[in-house]
Amino acid sequence: MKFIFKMTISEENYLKVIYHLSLVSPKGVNTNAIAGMLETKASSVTDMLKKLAEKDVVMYKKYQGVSLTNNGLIQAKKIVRRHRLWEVFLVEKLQFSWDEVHEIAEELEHIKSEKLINSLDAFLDFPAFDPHGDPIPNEKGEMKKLDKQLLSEIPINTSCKCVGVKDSSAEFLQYLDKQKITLGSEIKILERESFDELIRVEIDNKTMVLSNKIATNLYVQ
Amino acid sequence: MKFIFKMTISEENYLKVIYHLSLVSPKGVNTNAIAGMLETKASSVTDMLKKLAEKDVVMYKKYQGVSLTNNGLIQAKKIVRRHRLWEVFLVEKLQFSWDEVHEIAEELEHIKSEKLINSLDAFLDFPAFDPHGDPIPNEKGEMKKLDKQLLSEIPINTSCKCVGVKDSSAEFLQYLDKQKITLGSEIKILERESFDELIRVEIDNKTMVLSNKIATNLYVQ
DNA sequence: AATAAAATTTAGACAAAACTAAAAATATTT
DNA sequence: AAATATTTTTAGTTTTGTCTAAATTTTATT
Repeated sequence: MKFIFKMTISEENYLKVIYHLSLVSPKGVNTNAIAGMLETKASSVTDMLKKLAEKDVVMYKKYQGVSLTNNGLIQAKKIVRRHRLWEVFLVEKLQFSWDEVHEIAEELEHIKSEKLINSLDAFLDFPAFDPHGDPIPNEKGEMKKLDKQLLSEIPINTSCKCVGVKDSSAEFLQYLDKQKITLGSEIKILERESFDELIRVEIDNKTMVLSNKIATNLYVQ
Repeated sequence: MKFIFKMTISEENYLKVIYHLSLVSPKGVNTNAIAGMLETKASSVTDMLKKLAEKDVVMYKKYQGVSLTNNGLIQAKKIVRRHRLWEVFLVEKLQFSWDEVHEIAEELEHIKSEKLINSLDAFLDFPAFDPHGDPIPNEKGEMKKLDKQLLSEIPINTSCKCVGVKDSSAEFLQYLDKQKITLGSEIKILERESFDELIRVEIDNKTMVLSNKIATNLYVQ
């Protein structure tokens, strides 16, 4: 039996950020990286890491970076689950656009009733992905993994389907909206210009030109 | 143009409690009453009242109690609106029972996006009352007022309809559930026993006996 | 009206979570 | 390997919201 301490909002935010950073650097997350994500100072991060280590949600060795314990991983996934389910709710039920949901979900994700979140999950019909194509952990913490690739890695003359975004900032999402690119859009690479890295594509039967910046932030399958 | 300061969760909780207490004692709310509702100490309340006065949401004179400014009233009503709309959501959409929603709504009420709350309002079809029969302020802060009475004030042989509860504690609500009394139940007073204050009633065509404690906490019309 | 009781406020302290500035450890260059 | 740069931690403050205990004001009682 594991002791599950009650987490403050601040602690949950750290846990979530450590979780996201762990996916990129699984051998240990840097203090500075965490500070960057949370827009706080490294010294504040150090303080919090000690506290989280006390609570047994992270493994922390001075100067050696930090990683989640099993306990911490479970809790982090719950936060991610809540965040993404609320995003689905906002888009599907309240007609928000995909660029508006992140900030609000950042608040909603800290409401901790298990019954609330499982009922919401059922109400939404157990979605496997959020509005940006990111997987939603189920009640047990399991999530579907798409073997998606970046659009920039797709060879010429191949067709693929947009399944997610890497950058989910409002600016990027709004830009995609303007270009009429959404999850599910069919994309065919027509031509790749090695000089300036622009690519000519056909999206939902309309040809257009995309920058490398777009192509390296769109996941396709 | 009024300065609207951003409220912390704690400040919002004070504001909400002062609002509820003002409805009962409009000439000024006591420090101790606030402390009681918030399960905190009177000295903490004094500290907070000073801060709220600074922010121009309450009128506070030492030793004289406190009342909401117009500005404070607007903000308090927004919190109440959010609380009650979320309660409707939980009951109508997520199948919660009316005794389970209060605690969760206490958390949800602090999520401040105007767009969120107005979209939720529309999604729920602009409900005028929450699951306990309490009125929900609309976007402008207006609310419908039922001229309800307590069941204990209804004369013999009169028929009325249950429209709300005064006590909305889980225990009371669960007791009502057990007695199959809900909002909308038709109640006819058959007999009133002055000795022990029990009343015999017919509720939805079933006769039963209710205690005074029930009768003084049920609103009817 | 004086005294007792109750309510309220002040003063001083604490914990959480942040900060700044300085010190220490690690990593990178030369 | 020494010197330098970068990263991380420590030490000491600050702010918010709470607390206890003492002092003060108001209200109630004799």
